[in-house]
Amino acid sequence: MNSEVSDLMGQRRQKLDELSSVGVNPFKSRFEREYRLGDIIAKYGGLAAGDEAADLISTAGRIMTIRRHGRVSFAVIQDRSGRLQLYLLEDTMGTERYEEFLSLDIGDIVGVRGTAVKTRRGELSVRVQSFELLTKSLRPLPEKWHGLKDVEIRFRQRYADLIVNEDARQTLITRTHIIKALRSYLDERGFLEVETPMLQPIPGGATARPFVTHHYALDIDLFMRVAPELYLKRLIVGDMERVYELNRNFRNEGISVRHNPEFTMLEVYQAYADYRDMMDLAEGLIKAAAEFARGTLNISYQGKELDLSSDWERLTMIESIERYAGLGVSFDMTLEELTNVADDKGVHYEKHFGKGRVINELFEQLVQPGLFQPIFITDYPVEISPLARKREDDPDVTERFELVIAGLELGTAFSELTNPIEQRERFEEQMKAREAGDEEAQAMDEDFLRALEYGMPPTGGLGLGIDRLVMILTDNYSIREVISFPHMRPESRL
RNA sequence: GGGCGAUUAGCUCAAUCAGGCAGAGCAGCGGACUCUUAAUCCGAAGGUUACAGGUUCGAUUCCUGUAUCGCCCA
Repeated sequence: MNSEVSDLMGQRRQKLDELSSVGVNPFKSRFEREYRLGDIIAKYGGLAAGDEAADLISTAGRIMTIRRHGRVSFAVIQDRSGRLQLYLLEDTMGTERYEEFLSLDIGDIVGVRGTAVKTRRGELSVRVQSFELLTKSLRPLPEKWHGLKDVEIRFRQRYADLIVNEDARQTLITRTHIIKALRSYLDERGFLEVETPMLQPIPGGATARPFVTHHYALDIDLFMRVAPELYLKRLIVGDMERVYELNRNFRNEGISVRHNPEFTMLEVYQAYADYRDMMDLAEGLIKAAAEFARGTLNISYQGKELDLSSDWERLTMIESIERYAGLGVSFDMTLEELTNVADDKGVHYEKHFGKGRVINELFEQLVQPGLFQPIFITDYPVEISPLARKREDDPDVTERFELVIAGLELGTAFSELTNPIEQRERFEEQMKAREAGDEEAQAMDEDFLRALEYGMPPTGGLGLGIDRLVMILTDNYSIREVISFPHMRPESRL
């Protein structure tokens, strides 16, 4: 900590000491707040300029600005509901109390009592009769006009970001609205919200590298879940019929504008449904969230108009490659023919990839980034879908889709594979892939197979990435903006 | 993991191209001001130029390394 911060903080510490020395507690336990600032604006906003309401009201907030004009002053305080001006008159407050208020600092939290007035200039205010310092702020806030822009400080000190950047606060508020809308939509349709293990002995349900931790009493390694899928399907076997879980997954991968090591996922499972039902469900969920959180289905994302209102397009992966990349590929081609196409287009793939994964890479690298309006990409290769049911008329692909909006992979869903014998074969293929060098291939899960052997009803399953959905609905480019405390390297000194 | 860029006062930014006393606004401090709202006016203050080295008479500026952050790629 350098001397200047200490100097600014030192001045505040000195004020704190002075208050303490005269018996004032600068960190109060409670204040009877009758009105939030937004309530005052709603109730008294209609006052005519120069008018004053008769009733004495109380409110509270954080001081954002103070403007002194001799024996009359103005301050602005904020709470979650908004900002409001305080009108401070020496004649009203008495000289001593007036000067006390003006010795407060920006960032201090005060409770005030007074009357609602509209100034001659038409600004709704509270004419303060009395006030209490509720919390002394010891650290200077970022600048009032330019705010806090340094992204590193914004995310390391998110509290400061949230105080001064209205947009940051609004994004997190909208996030809670979106999540609330999703829950309501599912609850209304008979889905039960459930919780399944985050610490798993076998990490399954997605192809991703897990975090490893250790349980000392049992002396076993446990894995932070990469997905709840296999446990939720066990609940479907247990005749729970309609379940969802809206919670965190953990993947030990890089950090980027689209990836955070822990992220929030909604997974939904519905018995007696298939992937087509999941398309309707995904579309309904997202439309409901947009309607609730934004009030419209026509929004702007990164400067482009996104229309969520129409019926969303559905296209197979092979068709999408033909339409958007102009390439005619199929599973009838040999692996060599497919890799030649990939080489020709500069698409990266790994040596151990089979036909399905090469086709998937063609899609992900050549097609997906250009898809802006909502679209369901169907018929995913079996090779990358070890938990999904094969199409009966085309065993190379599965009854699966991925939902792409604004070029972002927002979710996936499939008709769940319920045949335990075939599921075992799929796991065995995964284990072969692992031996061939694919570190992300999924592990055999004998207990999950045992569950399937009891019999799972035909089931549709859906997963939606909530952080990315919030990004789209709040027009944010980076996933960090929609996460309250995104991961960063630890600070070297503090 | 690789490439490119950034780091200067509490905050937002200049000065770096071409090496020559490190500046402003806001915030803070002192003063004036009874309807301001990025209030205004006067005054004084505030710096390990991320860190560690190197080149140089002289480095915020050039070079090397490190740290953190950002963007792109894998």
